[in-house]
Amino acid sequence: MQDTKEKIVGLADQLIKTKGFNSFSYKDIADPLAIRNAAVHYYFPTKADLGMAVIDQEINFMNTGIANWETLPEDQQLRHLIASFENKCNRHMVCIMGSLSPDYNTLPENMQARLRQFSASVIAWVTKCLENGQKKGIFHFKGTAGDRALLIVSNLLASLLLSRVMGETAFENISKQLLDDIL
Amino acid sequence: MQDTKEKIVGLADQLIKTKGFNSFSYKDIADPLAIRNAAVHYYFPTKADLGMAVIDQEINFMNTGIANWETLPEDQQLRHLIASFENKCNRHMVCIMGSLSPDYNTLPENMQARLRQFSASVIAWVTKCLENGQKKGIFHFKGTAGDRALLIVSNLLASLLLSRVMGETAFENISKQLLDDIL
DNA sequence: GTCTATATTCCGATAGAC
DNA sequence: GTCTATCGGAATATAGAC
Repeated sequence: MQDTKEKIVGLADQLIKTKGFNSFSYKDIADPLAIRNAAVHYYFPTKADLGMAVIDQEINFMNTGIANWETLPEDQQLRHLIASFENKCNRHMVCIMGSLSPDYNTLPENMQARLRQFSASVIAWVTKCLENGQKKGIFHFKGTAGDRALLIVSNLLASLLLSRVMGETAFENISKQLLDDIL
Repeated sequence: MQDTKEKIVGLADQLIKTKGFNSFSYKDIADPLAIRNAAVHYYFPTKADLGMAVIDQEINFMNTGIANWETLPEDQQLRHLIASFENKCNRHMVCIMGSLSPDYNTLPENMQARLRQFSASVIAWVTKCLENGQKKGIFHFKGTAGDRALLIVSNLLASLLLSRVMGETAFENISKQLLDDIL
């Protein structure tokens, strides 16, 4: 099957979000797919290659989601973003930023750059969403939209981490306050 | 020297915050201290033993800090907490919760339990601080003190992670808003 | 209390057959 | 496109000398 490659990326994505990039091995991918570790190396010669493919897939997912919400009111767009984090929370996953950023110093240079790009684009999208919503009178907040976007993204990221340790109610409490503070 | 043990814990603490628990090795500790990896095993038979010692040290540090601020006004206490995170940010470190929570599923059971204990006590302290400050009219916020404490801790935690990827201005922006929102 | 030496296991990665 | 087989290295950990 040609989509073995896609299955590998999908599995690696899951493993990064559940165990962390440095804590999973090619064996963790080969075994569930019933292939050999050499087969994984055929598609992704180095682990960094696999890591890059995962981040690229995340960027695509994000862009696809964003495109689907484009025509909605800004508060609905933001709710969709929060829902995508809630979905991760329910499956006991953290987001790619929450998983890779603690290991940032140990990542190869190309993965670091791609992760920076991903983070910047997420924050840029939230910033734009807040700006547009503010103009329409949907959102109300002090300070710049960029600063507030940083606050929202950092909260969503951290609430997944805290939920893992403290239980899922942590996510609900935090995400609810985030919206209440600006609506 | 007897304080070799303390040096090992201190170095392990640094390594967890810069590289992550699963991404450092006994060699990373033995080399800088100019001892053999077997010497590290003498003090800490397993890596989990070392990890437990690090979390215990963090709990002690936190308790010591808290005790020193006890007599200060609550806003000053909170500023001290934020300053301790800022100090980590300047040294390009994340906090122990930010570092260990993404790897939570890979940690031995005893480390998981100790980490839960640490997180719960930090949040409990912030909750109490907010409650007392609210009674005195120092803090003003909607919702319960517990929910607000969760929001503040998650922000401090995540701002260190984001700072690593996006630059240190991320921390300043976020911590400033945190205080502005409740003063 | 620290060492040498080594056991064991696992990892990422490569060569070459099919 | 996937396999077998294997390499070289690094990791955690242990046994036993000093």
